[in-house]
Amino acid sequence: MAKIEGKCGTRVALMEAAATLFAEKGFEVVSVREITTLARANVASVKYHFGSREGLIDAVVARMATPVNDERLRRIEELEGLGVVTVTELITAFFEPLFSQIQNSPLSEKLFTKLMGRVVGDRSYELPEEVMGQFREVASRYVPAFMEACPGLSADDVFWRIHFCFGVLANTLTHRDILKKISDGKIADEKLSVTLKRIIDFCDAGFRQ
Amino acid sequence: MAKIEGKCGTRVALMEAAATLFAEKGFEVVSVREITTLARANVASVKYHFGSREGLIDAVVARMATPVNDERLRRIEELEGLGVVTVTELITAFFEPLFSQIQNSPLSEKLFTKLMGRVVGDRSYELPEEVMGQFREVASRYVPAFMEACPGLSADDVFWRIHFCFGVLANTLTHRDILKKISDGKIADEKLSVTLKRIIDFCDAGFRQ
DNA sequence: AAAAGGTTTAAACAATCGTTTGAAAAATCT
DNA sequence: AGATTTTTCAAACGATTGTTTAAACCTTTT
Repeated sequence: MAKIEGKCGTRVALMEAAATLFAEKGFEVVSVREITTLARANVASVKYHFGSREGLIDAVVARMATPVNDERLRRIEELEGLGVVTVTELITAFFEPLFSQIQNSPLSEKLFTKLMGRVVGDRSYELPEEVMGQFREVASRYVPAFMEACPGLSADDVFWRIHFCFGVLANTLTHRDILKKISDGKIADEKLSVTLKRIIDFCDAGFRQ
Repeated sequence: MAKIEGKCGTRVALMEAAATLFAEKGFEVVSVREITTLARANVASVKYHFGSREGLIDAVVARMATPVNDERLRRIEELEGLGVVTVTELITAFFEPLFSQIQNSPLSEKLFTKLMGRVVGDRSYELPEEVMGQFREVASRYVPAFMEACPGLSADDVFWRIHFCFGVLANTLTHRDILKKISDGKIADEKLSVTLKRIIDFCDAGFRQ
């Protein structure tokens, strides 16, 4: 395994190694020793810096999710300051922060995309309470906005359609590379922004039906 | 843990116990001993009946996927015999077999739904080659049909939109109960057929845009 | 009833898991 | 410089992992 060099010591090296392995394999399948080996750190360093294996997972997940959720809140406030909001604008405001965060990551785009997909899609581990609170706050802002933007829809309809959008997002992020396999290489890689546009168009049409 | 009683011996009991636990926790997190305890069988019985832990997973997955994929093939042949095929018909033919299989299962609807979601969505384990072949065959039939039903779309467009439909499906199956949590109980349970209609409507609109 | 085959069993295998220890090393402060 | 705090380290902890063994058990066949 090649060493993942952290800019400021063991702590960062551990998080980057963990992020890499979590992205490749999923949170539950990666052992502490795998992480410390890749980070060229001692086994005990995980306990020292993060308290436990779970503490490390939580730290990695929080570092992924927090800037995204912050940006989501910022953008919906911006939107609501402008007056009437459309479904398309809401979906864009909800999805785009994920992708801008992906492009700012120290990890490769491919790895970061997968990891982000696992953060929003893998429920075999518990989300850290801090991140759960963020999601609750984001939901409490976006759900009413969606309902206002779709006056004809019941609360059930809106919740379900948001849930579907989440499904598209999570699955696409985690399995973006699977298309090449399924299509026997006929479908080439494309820029992330192009894929994002595909997702937004699909969800937008699905939401408005 | 309550015993899962199989109708014809240890082999079936093992598969049902495994299916239950896989649904609840995911394939990678369940140990052989958990399974044998729930099935009231000996640890070694897994090796005897399935060769290994992976053999048991493969058997469970194949038993889930095979009837669904068979039914998918049957239904697209039926459709193509009738002449022109619409996107809506294709999506319905692709999704409905999953749900009819869910309703025929010995497991509770809730558990079976989750497990089915993991079969199509969890890629932290390798699908058995047998099932992979089934998926390839299904794809080789449905993709051209979708392209014919959408003359204006490129192959890329069709593949991506199918991928999105898969995302909606997998996420909805696995996390159907999460809506109640997110909505603070405001969104009640509903019949599976109602949810299926929601999914089909959403994917149909997304596909046709 | 004896033999054969299929199935179940308790016990142990080596390997790995997350965690902990206490001392050595490095960095910081007085 | 010495004292103090922070960080790293090898080694071992008990627990659990999937797998294997060989004897016991049960059912079927001869």
